[in-house]
Amino acid sequence: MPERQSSRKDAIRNREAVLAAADALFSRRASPEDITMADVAAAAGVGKGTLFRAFGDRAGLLRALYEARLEPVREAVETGPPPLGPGTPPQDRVRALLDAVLCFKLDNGPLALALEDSGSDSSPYRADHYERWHGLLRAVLEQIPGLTDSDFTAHALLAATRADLVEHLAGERGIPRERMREQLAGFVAKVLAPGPRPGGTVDE
Amino acid sequence: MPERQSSRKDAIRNREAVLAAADALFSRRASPEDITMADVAAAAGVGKGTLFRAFGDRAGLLRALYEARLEPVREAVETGPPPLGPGTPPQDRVRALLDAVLCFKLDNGPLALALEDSGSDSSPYRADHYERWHGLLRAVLEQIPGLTDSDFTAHALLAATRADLVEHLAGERGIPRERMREQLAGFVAKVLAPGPRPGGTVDE
DNA sequence: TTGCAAAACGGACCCACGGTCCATATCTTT
DNA sequence: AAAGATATGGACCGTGGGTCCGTTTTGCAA
Repeated sequence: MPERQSSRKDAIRNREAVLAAADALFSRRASPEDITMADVAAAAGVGKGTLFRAFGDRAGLLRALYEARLEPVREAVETGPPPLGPGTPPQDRVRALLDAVLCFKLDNGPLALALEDSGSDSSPYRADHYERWHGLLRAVLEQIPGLTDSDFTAHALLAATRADLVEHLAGERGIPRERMREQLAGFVAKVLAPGPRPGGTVDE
Repeated sequence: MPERQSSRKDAIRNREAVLAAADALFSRRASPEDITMADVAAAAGVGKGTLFRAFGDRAGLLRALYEARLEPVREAVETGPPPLGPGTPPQDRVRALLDAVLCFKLDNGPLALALEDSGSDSSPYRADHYERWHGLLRAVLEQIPGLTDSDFTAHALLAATRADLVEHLAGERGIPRERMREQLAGFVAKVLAPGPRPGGTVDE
């Protein structure tokens, strides 16, 4: 696990430089997979060795970037005002949470994409940012009376905000941001609506 | 587009051989990304050149395999008896459709996985087997009165059956097949249930 | 049959990219 | 200031997808 902090100032400076350079590269629209590690290193004015020592591997860099961009959202969720923060009625919070995820993916398309299929061996489901979202969502869902299978439901709802789906709808299909938010909100509403009898009706 | 049929018998024989070998390799559980093209060629007793001439590239091979395995399902859907085939009440058919997709992914885990992140440049959403499922699902959803946004809903429902999610739940988390089918069925039911007021209640 | 062009074969080869190595440079500490 | 510790960077490596091309097979026709 080659990711512990160093106290040497050059190391710190370089780490920042890499992060900044990568951030810039991933914002400058381009399919994420043709940004190579060498590109990032060059853009940061740093050798590849440095880059890899600082972040371990490609996934590590992506993760670090992602966490950094996610930070404000995380804070808004954990200690912010309603409807995102705690102390919001569950239904509304679920809606707000998913809306926030959607907006985040809309704003950080290429990066989110890159992270999700950084796959190599790891499914996106092992990433701990996913586990955080899922855990929180599940917990909130659990407070809604009459809703069973919160665990699965949380996964299914999050699946509707997968980066590649969002990218496809926004990019290929040209669906505008607000429209997509409405559609997702509508979908979430349906899932949360107190249906007649949720479980049981499986015929086989 | 190097994928048209050849009439020469050696070409045909080899194509079959490759398909069979690949099928075997992808069934013999192993993460799909450590089955290389060279492996497939070797297993089929064929040179790499042959393999690539027959299928164009890795994605092409995967696609061909996938379509082949999907064939029976497709047939059951298009011309089979209820609840999968046509002439089924929309609600039931949607449920059956998604159940079929789920089962397919459960049965063909590694292959589906491999195909979905064969990404390179293409999102899974550009694949035409996806478009088929989505188109059909949307059409069926459209027949359900009071259901808006069928297009998005179809995407969202299919997202709940993404190969990596299914793999994660079945593998990592050890959720048994039947349980997962129930959960998905429950989820679908919620989405289809005639909620109080489907649209509109977006507070922001 | 045999002759011959068209088509397919296969495996050596190429190259891009993630990742490692290590001689050298930079820091920190006393 | 000297030494031990730590970081640097770019040459280098392995892997795997994809290509090339001299050789072989096939199918048609004479």
